[in-house]
Amino acid sequence: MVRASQTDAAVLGALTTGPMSGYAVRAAIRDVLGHFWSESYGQIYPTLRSLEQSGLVDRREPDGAFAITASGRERLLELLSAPARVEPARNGLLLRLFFGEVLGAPACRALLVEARDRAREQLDRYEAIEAGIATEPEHASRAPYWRITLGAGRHGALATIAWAEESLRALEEQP
Amino acid sequence: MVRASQTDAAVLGALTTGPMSGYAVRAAIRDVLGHFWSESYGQIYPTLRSLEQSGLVDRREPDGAFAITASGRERLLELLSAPARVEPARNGLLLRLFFGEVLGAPACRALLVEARDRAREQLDRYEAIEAGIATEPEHASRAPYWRITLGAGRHGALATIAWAEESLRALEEQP
DNA sequence: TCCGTCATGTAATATGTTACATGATTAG
DNA sequence: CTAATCATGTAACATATTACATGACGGA
Repeated sequence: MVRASQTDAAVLGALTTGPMSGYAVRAAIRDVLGHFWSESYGQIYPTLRSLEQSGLVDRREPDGAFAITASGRERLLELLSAPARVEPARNGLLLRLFFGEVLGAPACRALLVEARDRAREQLDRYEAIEAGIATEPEHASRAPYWRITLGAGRHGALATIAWAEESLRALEEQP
Repeated sequence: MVRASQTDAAVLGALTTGPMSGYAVRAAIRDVLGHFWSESYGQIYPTLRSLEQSGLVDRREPDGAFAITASGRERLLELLSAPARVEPARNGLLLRLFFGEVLGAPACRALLVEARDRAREQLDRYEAIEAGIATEPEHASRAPYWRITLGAGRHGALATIAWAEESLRALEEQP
């Protein structure tokens, strides 16, 4: 395997919904995969070019839109089957809280409140999206998987809210 | 602000527990901050040198151990007070599950089982560490903050377990 | 003596973002 | 007409990992 790029997988995956421009690929990744994935232009255009050179993607004639080829679909399956790259753990919020004695209790409380409120907003968003999926019967076979990723967001947000509230209570009992 | 590096913060933070070698800084970050932070040698040694040149760290005479200076402590507070850098979202597991129709239901089930089992193991580890904190009275003033970061791990692991089980049940109902 | 760990470091490589340039097309 | 959006792209920069080199030191 030359390069097991998850960026390749995200771009090829986006193209399984139909041919589109690089600009639209970026918009799809931002709007559809946004809560668990991101790519910048600086990645997407070079990736599309390299996919085209490998014959995994070609450009539709009239409008120049990128379309996934049959071998592109094979490659996507191969990439999705490969083990996920382990991202190095890097949680700036927890880093700050771990050194909370240095940072001070009031600043830590503010961080927790902010994290809780952001999680509440996300929760609302996930529930709105979930309601929207039911109204799109044309994607019935994909909907269960979309619900699974939304479920991850929902459970994660709920966990963040519960954790932040528990931690705020614990800090109350300190001076 | 020249550079609001979270790596600087992690290294300076590690040194607040006492002077140590670069090797030991790396071990401390791996063993103590491991569940939410990581740094490699390739980052730590250059960082220590640049911190030394800025007078935020100096080398203790007999053994050459790195020690945080008074201005290093100021700088740490400044770094911890800065907003956390938003890491680009990149969850390889969710990327695979989102395109679960391409990947196939059996492979998705396997991913979910693996995620659930890993979360269970982590949960055990967090609980063991939490039990250990109580037995170290010399760090009483830091213990509440350590418990907060452990709580994040515990809630996150519980959320992952609940999500994976819910998702596995949902996939059962599909063909 | 030999192995494992401690210790310091660097070069090559990978990855990715940001900011900018450029121009077409479309909506108001 | 003009502003916004669509569209393609790149150069500079930032960040980080991996793999390797080097050597000391202590214990079996």
